[in-house]
Amino acid sequence: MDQRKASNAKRGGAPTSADVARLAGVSQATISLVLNGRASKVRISEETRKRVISAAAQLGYTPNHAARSLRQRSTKIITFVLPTLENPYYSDIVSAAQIAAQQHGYAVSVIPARTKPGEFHALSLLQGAAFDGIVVAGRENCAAPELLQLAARGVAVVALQERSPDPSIYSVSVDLEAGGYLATRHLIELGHRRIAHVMEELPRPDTWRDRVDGYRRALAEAGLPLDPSLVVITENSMAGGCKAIEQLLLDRQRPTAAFMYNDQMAVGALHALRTHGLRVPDDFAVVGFDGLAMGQFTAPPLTTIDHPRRDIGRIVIETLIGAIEKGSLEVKQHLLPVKLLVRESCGGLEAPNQKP
Amino acid sequence: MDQRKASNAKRGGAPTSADVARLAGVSQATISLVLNGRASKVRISEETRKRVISAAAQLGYTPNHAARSLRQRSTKIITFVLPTLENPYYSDIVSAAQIAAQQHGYAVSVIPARTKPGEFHALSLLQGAAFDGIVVAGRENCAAPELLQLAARGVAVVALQERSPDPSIYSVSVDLEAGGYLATRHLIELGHRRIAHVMEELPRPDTWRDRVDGYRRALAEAGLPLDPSLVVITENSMAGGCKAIEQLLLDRQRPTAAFMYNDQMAVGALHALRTHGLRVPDDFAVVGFDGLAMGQFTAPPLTTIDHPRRDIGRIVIETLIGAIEKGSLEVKQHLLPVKLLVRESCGGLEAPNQKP
DNA sequence: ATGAAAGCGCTAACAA
DNA sequence: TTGTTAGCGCTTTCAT
Repeated sequence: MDQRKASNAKRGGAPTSADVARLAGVSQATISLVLNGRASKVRISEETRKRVISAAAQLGYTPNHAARSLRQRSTKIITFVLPTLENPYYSDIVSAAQIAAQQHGYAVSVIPARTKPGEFHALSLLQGAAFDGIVVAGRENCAAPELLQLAARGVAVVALQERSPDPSIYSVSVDLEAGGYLATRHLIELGHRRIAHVMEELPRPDTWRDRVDGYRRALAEAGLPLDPSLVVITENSMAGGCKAIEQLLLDRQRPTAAFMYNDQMAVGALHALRTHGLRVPDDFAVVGFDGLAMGQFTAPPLTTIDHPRRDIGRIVIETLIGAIEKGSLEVKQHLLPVKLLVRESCGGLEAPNQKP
Repeated sequence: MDQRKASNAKRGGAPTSADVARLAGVSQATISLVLNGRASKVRISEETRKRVISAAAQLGYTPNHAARSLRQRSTKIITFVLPTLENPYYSDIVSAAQIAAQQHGYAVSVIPARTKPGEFHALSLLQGAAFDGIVVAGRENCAAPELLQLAARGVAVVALQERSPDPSIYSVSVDLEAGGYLATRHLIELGHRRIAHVMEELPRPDTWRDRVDGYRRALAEAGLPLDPSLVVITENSMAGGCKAIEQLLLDRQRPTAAFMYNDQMAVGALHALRTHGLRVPDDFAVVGFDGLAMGQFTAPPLTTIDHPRRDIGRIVIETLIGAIEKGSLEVKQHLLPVKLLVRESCGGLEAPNQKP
């Protein structure tokens, strides 16, 4: 009776490396060596190698993730902590990240966590070292103090669109200020003088330049006054954009254009304008922000500020893996450029009224 | 020198239960008992309990996920394997699932995996027992043969919108056939006679009743012929919907209405119609499928078939956790009802032309 | 070229 | 009431 332990596979669970070892007539160590590709470089005869491979295949063996992670102190998983899956904005970022991560042997997952201030959802997982790296998006999530602690413990963390005061948290962002400037300047060039900006509530106005700062800069540059009643704060959703525009239309001195915080809000804006009988762009112009695919199919198609989302995804992963494997990186902050994507919601396509 | 091992915390990693034990002057086992709430019921004096709690807090201790999973043979994570994050369809499902899961002590994650036939992305994670339960969506993903193997190894798996031939895979679906019927009958009641159906390519036509079967039934019930040239297959995206409609408009015997596979395609359809100068619903009616929030903001707002997405999320989790904890469940298949959501893309709101 | 053995951090019997 | 001990499944020296 040499069979000291019952085969795990027999017990209904997944086969273990011990099961494979038994079947192949070798030791567990050999299984590990062969299956991790260290066989050729180090030692292990071709014959045993084949025997191991075939035994593993026969049992359908896959290494247990928890055991491997425990032993190697690394899970080879990078996770995105996203505020919502409702906005397809992150879709391309995550796809690009997945492709990049895969090339380095990492998997990527997503944890939806709409953090209310003070609570951070999937926290125990993050703190429990279930991931080698994490990408945090959303203002509330990025502001969570726990991130610092995570970084201190050696988890690589990058914040999307948020610059952390602490250098242990990397950041990959898009130049929001430039985007706001581009959008607003576009409207000014098209002859608009009363331009509204509809935005989400921003908790910390001085920390970080956002769209609204570019909006101000463009206005100032053109010698236009900044009318506070033209800057409206609303909930970040299509419905929010819709409500904000309705409010603006009530004004006795209506604006003739609006620069919206993002494409979702812009869709709401378009809807509100349509509902109130205003033609876009003839009666009112709208610029979005993000460059979602959806913008091609709105009525009319949306002029917007396009983000290099695939680049964001790729750079996030390169940063994270660099940090995980090298420990620390030179460049902590990435700032990516945006560009104006002219479609039809502002006019200016056929008869452009460009700056000289 | 009693300090046999260096504290892990000192080494820059996360503190371990041994670190907490040392600080509190108790054994590791006590830490485990206290922190898992077994202290009160079982034993452990109030005084040690407090000491442990405070030591843990002081170090910022969180149990290592890999170690705990390895020991308990359970990760307490349920993951969704989704084909894409582009379609916000899954957003509500995942949110509802997360809430339900949390009540049972499980976390939920998402793995984006657009499986091409023959390859299954995050497979090694799934097979490596990194998750206690998995929810698979998307035709290709659900068709992966590896799912059976997973189920055989004791991972609970539910397929969304796909019935597996194997009873070890649970399913939670929406009544697509009824949806197709409702959508088509609505158009018929509104007086349409030539009604198109734009759909995604369906690999296995006989396995499972889909929208197109309901479309056929409604047509047959009304004594209308099924014209094969009115059923067009296209890519599942806004652009696909757009192209399909353009193709239909070329027909010498144009349809006057289209039932679209989902809301995303319907958005593309609306765009194509607008581009070609057709008014919706006066010249052409459109029905969508899914009930996305976006449908409220299209031009015109989209009449669609609404899915009980939050119920889906909740039931998926109840099924999964039932399966994980009880082993096996009575009811393997859930079929949820849909309902017609009348907005404006078919007319029929002011002057309804209802069936008697 | 391969095996034996230790140990990652945790929990659960079993002792004391 | 608390400590000791034995693994969970894997990788990795170190022997052989």
